[in-house]
Amino acid sequence: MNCWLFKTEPGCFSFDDLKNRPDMTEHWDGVRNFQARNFLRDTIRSGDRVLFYHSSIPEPAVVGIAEVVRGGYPDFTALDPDGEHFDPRASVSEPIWYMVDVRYAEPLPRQVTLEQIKNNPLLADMPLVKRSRLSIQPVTPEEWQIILALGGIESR
DNA sequence: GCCAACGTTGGC
DNA sequence: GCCAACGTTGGC
Repeated sequence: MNCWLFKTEPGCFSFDDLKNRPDMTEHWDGVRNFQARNFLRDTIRSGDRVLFYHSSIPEPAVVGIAEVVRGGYPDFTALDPDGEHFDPRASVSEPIWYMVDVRYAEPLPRQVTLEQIKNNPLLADMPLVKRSRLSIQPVTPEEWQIILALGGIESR
């Protein structure tokens, strides 16, 4: 079981939006970055756990936990010429882009802000701190425990 | 809204 | 394969 951090702008799709989905489940589609694509395609599997991060807001923060319920498979939104994620280079046989499905798990009793994460030396190696633009990031078990503890969840 | 960081594209 | 131009992300 691996741990990840997924970023989203809450104005576009928020943790509450995920909670309000049928089955609390949604496709994580539209990722158009090769490094993030490689994680989606090759590494992220059903059962993996996800820190749900809200970006591009006054106080960016991890707000909750989600679970991967389907591992990487072709992102069909790249094939829809009317969709905003269309990529003319993609095809059924060469999908290029991949997505996973995630399900709402639980909110953090206290959100963990980017400021808190930056101020914690034990979290200094997180891509969130070093390469903030990557939208799908691996999280180590140690980082996972620390962030959950900061968020008010003791151990799991 | 600004701008730094950085990923992508395309000419050569 | 280099690198300049360009576009996007995301913190501030």
